[in-house]
Amino acid sequence: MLSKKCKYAIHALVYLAERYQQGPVHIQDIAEAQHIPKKFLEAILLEMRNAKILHSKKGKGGGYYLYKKPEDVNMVEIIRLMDGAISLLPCVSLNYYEPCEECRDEVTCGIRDAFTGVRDETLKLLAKSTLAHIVKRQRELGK
Amino acid sequence: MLSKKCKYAIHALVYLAERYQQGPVHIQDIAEAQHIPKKFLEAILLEMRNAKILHSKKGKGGGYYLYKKPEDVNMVEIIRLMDGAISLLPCVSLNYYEPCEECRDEVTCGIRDAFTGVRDETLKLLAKSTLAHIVKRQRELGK
DNA sequence: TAATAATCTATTAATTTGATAGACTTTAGT
DNA sequence: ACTAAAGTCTATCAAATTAATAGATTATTA
Repeated sequence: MLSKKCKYAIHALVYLAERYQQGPVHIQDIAEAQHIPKKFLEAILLEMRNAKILHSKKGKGGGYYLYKKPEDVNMVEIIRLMDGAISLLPCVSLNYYEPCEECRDEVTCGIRDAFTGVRDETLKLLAKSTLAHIVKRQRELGK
Repeated sequence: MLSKKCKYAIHALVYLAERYQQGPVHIQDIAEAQHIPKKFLEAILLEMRNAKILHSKKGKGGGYYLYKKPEDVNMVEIIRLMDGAISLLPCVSLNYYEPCEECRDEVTCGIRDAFTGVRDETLKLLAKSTLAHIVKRQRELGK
């Protein structure tokens, strides 16, 4: 399951993607519209800013806006940033690999197979899911 | 990521599957072989016993053993039992469905799509991964 | 009936997640 | 220059979940 933090991040990004190239948006506005605790959202947005997904402008008339293009931000990137590994087991993770304490021998471990497959399929599907797709889909559905 | 509890469960089950139809195995043996805290393992095994995956025998010469056939126990069942939902979002979960607090309208939510796909693929792959498969694979790999 | 091994109830420790408070910095407009 | 607006930084705290432990109880077999 994704953490609340991650879900907040996705919702905030979709909100910003809907307003792409329309100038900075206040944290306050995003927080209210998406029902996210403002202070918590601050930390989340800051993290995405440090990851170069967002940019911000301080002072009056400031706020946050998408730095990357909506078609270049996908779910894999966001989930990794917020929650860490996509894989279900650390020993099959590409970005957060850790050897399993339990398994003496990774090579002869019969468990990893299925989870490697799951990882690959998940990555494939989530990588295709970009902010552009999500916004497009919501517009089609007449939001 | 799977919890430690779930990983312990999988390892214990594989251990029992390797000894299918060879009589009861002591908790102690499993705990030592798989490096699982015994008391913690007790709770895990009990839960799987209540779910009719395992049976147990009390008293001298007692222990735990697989009740279901190794080919009938797959990763989906175990993960759901130990950790709950397979899905990444509660609103796309088949067995642990909950409406998203954030989403006002599920029908027009553009986010769910990708996660529904991930859920389906994950279920498909994990359902194919049975104890029988895992044991077979480990034997092939010469464990 | 004694030893063995699972079961049950309760508690505790550790970690992670979610949320908040307040001082500080930058910027725009007057 | 001053002031209000809005993001930034540091620190902490609360809640929830996960992991682990302790001890008494029950059932079984030899």
